[in-house]
Amino acid sequence: MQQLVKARKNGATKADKTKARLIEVTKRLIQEHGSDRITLRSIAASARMKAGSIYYHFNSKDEIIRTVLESGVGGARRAVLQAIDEAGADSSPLVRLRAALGAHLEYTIQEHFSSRLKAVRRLPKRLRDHHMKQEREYAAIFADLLQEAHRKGMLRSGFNLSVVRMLSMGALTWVAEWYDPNGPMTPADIADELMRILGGGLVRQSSKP
Amino acid sequence: MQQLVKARKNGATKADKTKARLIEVTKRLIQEHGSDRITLRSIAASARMKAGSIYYHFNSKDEIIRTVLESGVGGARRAVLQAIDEAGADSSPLVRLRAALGAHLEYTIQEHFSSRLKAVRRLPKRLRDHHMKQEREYAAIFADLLQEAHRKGMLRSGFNLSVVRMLSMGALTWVAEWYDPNGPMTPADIADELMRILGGGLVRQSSKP
DNA sequence: GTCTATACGGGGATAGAC
DNA sequence: GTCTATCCCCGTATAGAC
Repeated sequence: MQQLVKARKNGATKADKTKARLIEVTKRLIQEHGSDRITLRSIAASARMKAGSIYYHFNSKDEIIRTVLESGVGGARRAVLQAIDEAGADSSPLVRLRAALGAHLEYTIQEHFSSRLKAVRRLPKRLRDHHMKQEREYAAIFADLLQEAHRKGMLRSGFNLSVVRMLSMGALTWVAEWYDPNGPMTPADIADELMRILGGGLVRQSSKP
Repeated sequence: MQQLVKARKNGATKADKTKARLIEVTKRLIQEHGSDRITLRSIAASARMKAGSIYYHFNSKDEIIRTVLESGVGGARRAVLQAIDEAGADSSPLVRLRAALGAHLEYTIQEHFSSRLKAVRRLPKRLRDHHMKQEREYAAIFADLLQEAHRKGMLRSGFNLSVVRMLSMGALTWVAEWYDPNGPMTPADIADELMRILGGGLVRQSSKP
């Protein structure tokens, strides 16, 4: 696109590396300050260049943000799939669900994922649609696990699994808003607590109103 | 402050009414577009005046936003307390909790409460502290209900009630991000689903891994 | 009380030198 | 590839007329 002749050293041009660095620092800035508030000037400063130079690598600020958001959803997806994988394909769907929710929470806290999810909604709609598709695919991972548990007769009846999924993921997504890294709870503790609620329930049977 | 002589008609000066109108439209704009994105110009336009005129009534944009946020948290608190009240002081704490969570959800969806909660974090810290205090008081309503249920032996042991509360409220707060007013679920349905999860639990006992 | 006009700053984006 | 310089728009806020 930009350079017709690429003088490659081990496959990456200087432009490639700079572009990667820009994505890297933008990602970091989003994590630190939330996805608003970042300016081209601040991105440039972090990458030790000037704002105007960015336009050699990207056509607009939106394009940078979009790229970063994309790698964000992709990263969450990879992390969750890996966690599921590590749980073992033949393990109970509930075990895999615990692993998936844990990875989601971990990623959410670590990467300020919720700001990104919200940021997506503010994008121009053509871009937004693409992200919503990614998000739906992401959500499908969890939906499938719930479905599998349901098919195997492991769930009580009478639940709307879509709603259960969205409530569960919402609970975890919101954790980033109150989580204190210096507090006593680890992300794993919190995911466990959620699974304890889902499995077994909080209220003693004899006390149900 | 502004008018030393107030020509009152039934206790409200013209300035009072205009100020109230400004608060009203700002509130509406926040609901519709989220608490960023609003500009003094847009507020002024909605109130059928010009941006400069606002400064007769408020000293800064921050002051307007703060006022609205305050009425927001106050409104949620009132709605929740009223719902608890209607459930009856002698009803089960779980019934009151259901009522409180339902009111919280209703308010969250209706008033884009989550944007406000996030907006608070962006305020200058003196204002923010005040709001955090309000938020803690709000959270205490729910914490107290859980505590009461616990004291009465209605809850299973082994739960961290703080975490349970934050997960539950987080789940509901996040609902606004996916809720579709045209979909089949009402806010009451969603609150019921959450209570079904809390009370009883999703997973059949025999299926626990 | 509300207006018009304007100052001031910040952010995205572009042009052209190097 | 990156720089400097600059444009343009938009947002908050102020001054002073009406």
